[in-house]
Amino acid sequence: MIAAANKHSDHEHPRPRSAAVVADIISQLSDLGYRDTEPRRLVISAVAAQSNPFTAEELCASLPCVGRATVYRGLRLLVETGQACRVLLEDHDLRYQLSHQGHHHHLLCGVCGASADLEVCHAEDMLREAAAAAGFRMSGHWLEVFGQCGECIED
Amino acid sequence: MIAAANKHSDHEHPRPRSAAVVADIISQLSDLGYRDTEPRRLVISAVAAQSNPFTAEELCASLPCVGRATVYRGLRLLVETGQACRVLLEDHDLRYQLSHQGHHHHLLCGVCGASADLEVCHAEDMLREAAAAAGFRMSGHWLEVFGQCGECIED
DNA sequence: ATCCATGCAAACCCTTTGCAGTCCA
DNA sequence: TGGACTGCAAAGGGTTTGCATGGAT
Repeated sequence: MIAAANKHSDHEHPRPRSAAVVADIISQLSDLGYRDTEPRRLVISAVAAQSNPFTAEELCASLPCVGRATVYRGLRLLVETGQACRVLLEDHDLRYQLSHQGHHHHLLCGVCGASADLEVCHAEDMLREAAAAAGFRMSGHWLEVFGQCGECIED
Repeated sequence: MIAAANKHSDHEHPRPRSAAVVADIISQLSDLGYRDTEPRRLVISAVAAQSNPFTAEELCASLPCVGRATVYRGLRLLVETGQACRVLLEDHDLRYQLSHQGHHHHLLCGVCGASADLEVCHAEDMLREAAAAAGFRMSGHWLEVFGQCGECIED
């Protein structure tokens, strides 16, 4: 019923080489007809280099040579093509991170900002049933879980 | 495990008299030390008159005689005191509505905009367990369910 | 040679804030 | 009467857009 989650923070598992991730994304975008440009690559590299959910503004700051609009456009492109996902913090702060799988939810640490994927296998079925009980046909949902990660609990 | 929901749309159940709702809220705010003013009353009345989740802007438009800042301040006060809650639509459109109970979630119709309370009794426990499995201590969560309400499915 | 992508700046939207005047309690 | 509340307008932040230039295919 409940599955563990794999932590994304770089404390434990080094992620796949960033360059490979970037190349893969560029390739997928190319298949969709999007061009391979220098600024785009820089944006994607910067996204891939982040370990925790980040804001568009932070990304802009880390990419002084790329126009703000390009960063936002790149981010939107990644979200639209499913390469990245939006993460909404408790205070409605909107952040982004690479998608590590299809549809999933996030565990967000309010202390260090780390995120982990939350896998609640039957959550969707349960929500669908509850919606049906109210006469609704569920088409989607948004779920974020806030708290403290293991490391921050210890400290 | 799964409970039905009570629809808030005014199509079926007429809500308790708006005036009574307003008086009750004013009274509760008064207990908290907030003053009973004309603009505040107008804002609360307008909120109570809404059947579906509404935006702050819509509320402003329906209250041409009340300053925009006052509307926003009133809305914030209602949320902070638990009288109203925020509802986040799929496109990140932020809306508000009266709270009909303590902590709960919403079923939101993307067609007509109606909302209903979603009651998934064990959802919180399940999320807490899933979080614990990942080493997280859950302190809160955000959940919205999108879809179509019964009436819009028929049409 | 296309026409997509970029950069800049301005525009935009939504919300909050500063401040002087107003009005409950 | 004092402090909370209001209204206006201006500031704020976060994101998008218009447009001319530049670059990938």
